[in-house]
Amino acid sequence: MVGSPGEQPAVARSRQVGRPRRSEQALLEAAAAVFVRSGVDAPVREIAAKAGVGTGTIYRHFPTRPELVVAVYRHQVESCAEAGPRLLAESANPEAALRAWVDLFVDFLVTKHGLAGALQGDSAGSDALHTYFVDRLVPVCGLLLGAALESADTDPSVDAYNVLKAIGNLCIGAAGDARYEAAVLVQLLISGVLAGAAH
Amino acid sequence: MVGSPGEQPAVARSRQVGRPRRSEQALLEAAAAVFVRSGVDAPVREIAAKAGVGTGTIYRHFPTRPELVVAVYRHQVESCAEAGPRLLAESANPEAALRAWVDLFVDFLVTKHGLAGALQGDSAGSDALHTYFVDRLVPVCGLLLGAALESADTDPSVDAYNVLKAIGNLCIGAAGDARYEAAVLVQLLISGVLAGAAH
DNA sequence: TAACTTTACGGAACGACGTTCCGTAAAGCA
DNA sequence: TGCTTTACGGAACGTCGTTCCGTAAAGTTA
Repeated sequence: MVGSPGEQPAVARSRQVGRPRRSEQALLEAAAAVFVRSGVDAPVREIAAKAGVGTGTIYRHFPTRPELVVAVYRHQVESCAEAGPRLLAESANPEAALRAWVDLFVDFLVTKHGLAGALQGDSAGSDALHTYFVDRLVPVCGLLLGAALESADTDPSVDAYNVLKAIGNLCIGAAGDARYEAAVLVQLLISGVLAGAAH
Repeated sequence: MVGSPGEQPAVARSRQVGRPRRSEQALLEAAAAVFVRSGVDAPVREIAAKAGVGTGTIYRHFPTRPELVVAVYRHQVESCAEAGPRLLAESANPEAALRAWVDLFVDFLVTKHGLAGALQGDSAGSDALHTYFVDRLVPVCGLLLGAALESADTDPSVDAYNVLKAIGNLCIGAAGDARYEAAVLVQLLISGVLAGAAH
């Protein structure tokens, strides 16, 4: 290498030697399976065991636990985000679109045990999960919310970030508490938001 | 004692020998101070250190961490509970009473960093914190909610348990996120509940 | 006062967690 | 056939809640 003409930049040369990387896809599938069985808070060791892999391998692909969670649910978050504009176009009115989208989001959060709780992000500001959800979904929520508010001729009392975080919070602990009806409460919150009356 | 006439039941004889118990009050004050500085999630070791005590002593008085938290905030929960009927009597109308009480509760939860989050109770059904809050505050919430609904001539769409838990959830992560306005969101939820329209 | 008993004490120890680290062996290159 | 590079598994680390245990202080009895 020393004697060769240095055409190719050193940075482009990577992953040429050594074992092939275990496909991230296999890890993600194992993680998804464990999340279904044991919830999103399942230990990393359990995921590693399910994938037939050491914990180090998990961390080499996903440097931190939240990043693994993000990766597992990225597709579903994406499709939830994409559903927003579509619902707005297809629905009878903006409010119906907003309510349908919110139902979609709630169902997603409640189905994945513990996901809503994991959204908070620890004290540090660098929680990948929280950041990703906010970045991807706040604009969608804002689109639908803005349309619904305009259609209702109501001044906004809170912004899309607040609404999204509120929905996430309302879904915490919904699975595993049969008396708690997250979906209804979220719709009631939307009613309040569209009424524009914080009092 | 063996030769004495056995008037007093054996069960009444306790705490006669040995060191005096460290006053629980001192432990509670140390815990409260640490909770203010480091949040409700502060490690038990930190509380023990602040109280100048071993961790064992903490656990002898409060068998589990949530029970310590309950003990620390019992007074404030109590006064929040007592405020309910008083507000109902003093306010111009039931809705105003409900909204004032809810503000009280929200302020309480948001002020104590992490308390709202701790309310969830882990997967096991035996979380002292959750149980205590529910037992003490659901009836109060029910009283105010019932009066407000009746006054608004609205059919209830959710029960007091749902409303209380929803409020608790909405307050999660409120401290430490300046953009998130828990109090406003809670009032909007109340608006939706009193409107009786889950859609 | 001098044993003896009872009890709360402090802090080491345990198990579970997220995360980091390192010796090893497989895969490509010469 | 060796050498280099790399991902690998899993031991090790630091932190948490909780449990355990040897010790010493306080009360009781002689």
